[in-house]
Amino acid sequence: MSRRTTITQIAERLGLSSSTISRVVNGDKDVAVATRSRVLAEMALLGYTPDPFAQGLKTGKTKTIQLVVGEVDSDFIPTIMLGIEKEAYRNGYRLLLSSLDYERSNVAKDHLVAGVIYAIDPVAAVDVRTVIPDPDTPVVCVYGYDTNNHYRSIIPDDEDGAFQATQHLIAIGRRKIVHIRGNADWFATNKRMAGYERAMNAAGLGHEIRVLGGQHYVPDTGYYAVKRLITENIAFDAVFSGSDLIAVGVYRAAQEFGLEIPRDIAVVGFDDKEFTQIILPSLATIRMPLQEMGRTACRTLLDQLNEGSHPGGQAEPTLVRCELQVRESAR
Amino acid sequence: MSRRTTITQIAERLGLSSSTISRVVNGDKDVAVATRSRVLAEMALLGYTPDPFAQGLKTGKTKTIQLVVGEVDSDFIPTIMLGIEKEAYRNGYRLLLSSLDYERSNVAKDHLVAGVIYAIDPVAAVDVRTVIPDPDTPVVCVYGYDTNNHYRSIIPDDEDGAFQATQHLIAIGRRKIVHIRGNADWFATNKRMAGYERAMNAAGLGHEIRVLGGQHYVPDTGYYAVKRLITENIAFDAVFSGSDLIAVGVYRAAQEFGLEIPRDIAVVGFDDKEFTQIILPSLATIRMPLQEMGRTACRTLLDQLNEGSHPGGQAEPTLVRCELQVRESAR
DNA sequence: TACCTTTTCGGGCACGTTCCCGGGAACGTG
DNA sequence: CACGTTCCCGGGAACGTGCCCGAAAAGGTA
Repeated sequence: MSRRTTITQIAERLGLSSSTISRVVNGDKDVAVATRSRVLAEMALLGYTPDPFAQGLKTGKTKTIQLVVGEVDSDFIPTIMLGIEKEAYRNGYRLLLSSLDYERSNVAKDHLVAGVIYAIDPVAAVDVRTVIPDPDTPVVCVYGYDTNNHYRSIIPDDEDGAFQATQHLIAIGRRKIVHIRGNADWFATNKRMAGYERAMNAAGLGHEIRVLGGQHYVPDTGYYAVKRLITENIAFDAVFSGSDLIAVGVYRAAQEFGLEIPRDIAVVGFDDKEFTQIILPSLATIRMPLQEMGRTACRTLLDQLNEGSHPGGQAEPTLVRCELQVRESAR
Repeated sequence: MSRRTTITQIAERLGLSSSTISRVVNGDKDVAVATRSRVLAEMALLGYTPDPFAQGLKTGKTKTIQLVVGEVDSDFIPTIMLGIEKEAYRNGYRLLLSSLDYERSNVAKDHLVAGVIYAIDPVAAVDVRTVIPDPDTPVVCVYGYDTNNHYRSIIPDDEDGAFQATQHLIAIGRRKIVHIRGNADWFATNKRMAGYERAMNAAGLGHEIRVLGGQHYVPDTGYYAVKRLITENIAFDAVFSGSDLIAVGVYRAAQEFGLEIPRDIAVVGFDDKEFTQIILPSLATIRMPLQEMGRTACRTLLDQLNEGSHPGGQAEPTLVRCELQVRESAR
């Protein structure tokens, strides 16, 4: 248990006082250039780094930000975390990881943190204020959002993504485009439908708007929607799926009824999951900029920390642009 | 910035000294039962939790364990993390997240931690000792392992998994089973091949052993291996793929050359990635118990912390059993 | 009662850092 | 030369906790 090098050790070796060392550590200007360089050299020599415990105890501040996730291995969370992590460490902040469950049970509340980032699935919409211990610690949500907009949140622009998807289908010559949506109690479902309708209307295809589904985001939802279209003899030449998983159901129904993708029906999904490039034909989809979302979430928090300004009051969620991935299923 | 309740506040309110409060916090026996309960009640009333900074500063110990990952969003890491996280918080430990890159650049080395868990991909085999700052902080590796077994590590039993896969193919009546392996510079590749050969020999099929591939763990490896078998007119009725991704290539080749899965060739993969249940036919595969691996890794570290005994010297990696997932491609 | 042992508790220092305050040297200005 | 101002630097207290040491109280025995 070799003791770490301390500020006083450096002071003694250089015949200075600990105050001076502290000043150069904190970048105070009240120190002569000559001594500063001497201290810096000695610090580098002994490999000194300030003890975060002593610092935290004295200042009441800390360079640790708490990252609360719903479930670490949930679909898109890890990539978001990657973005957060890069930005945090680039600015000298550490990351304390905890899950929502344990957070609710007060286990980790004892640790002093500079701020909190909530990276949670939008499904489990949560009133963040009930979980945060101190009402004025800066909080930023990403992917999921605070139900009453009390904190800043970074979420994907689902509406625009859906607009892009539909617009692309129109651009490749499709007209009878149906939308198969997921369950409506998830707010993104309605955003995506709105984007679809806006694109259809903008192209003068308002009369072709047709929305099916409304069940869970699983293949079956897509399968039964397509099956119904066929049995009811409704003509269609493209599907915009609320998710990649729903699109898988579309694939299965298409195969069963002898429809060829993309010749008979073009398909665009949403999420850009890994399997979209593995299934045949590869699935065109909408990619959420997950890593960038994490990055800006962390950036937003850091800004709040530096300014010390709590935004206060209501704050509209920041939307980040999604991007269409053109693949075989829609070209 | 409302100050947290401190040990001295409780002392004053109860007319005791801070030492007494400290004793009941740490569970010392040198305190009367009556006063102990009074203190505990007051602690619960004020919602007191000891300041980890003061504790860490004084004792040099901490209830934080550092979790170093290669890349957070790497294939199986998040699920492993989930297991680690559950076990850690269940025992009152916090998790400090950092990535290998930043660890190498010394950014996070300043924080005092009780121990370190390396959750890294086996691909990037790393000499952990070069990264650990203090030579006697307890370290446990999971999934990836320490190149010279200086630290304990928890890894999947690739050899047994491959044995199970091959054995299953034999059990459903296949005889001419080929193995398509990934790149050999990854040690698991050889383990899996060994398991395959052991199963073949055990069934008296040693003369049927045939190993192809040897390139990267991508679909193309599987595709070209099957293509070669067919063009060279070599008969086979089953494939054990080194990974699910390789199996995807087998699927593509099978489709191209009019082979039906599983009628003409049965296929078993390795990894149990999400898409195995999405592609048609669903892919039989070997599942690694990721969450449990994380759990036992954390458990192992905690044991070392409690015993205070550094295992020292060499330590064979702990193998955890993988499990066959029977699906349409092999039944 | 006198004396010893055990139980229970308080005083005070230390951990490494930050920060306020004050003192002295150096530098200018009249 | 005397003065004020700026520039550097040291002294010392404090943050909240753990722990050693000693003292007082309680209990027990002759």
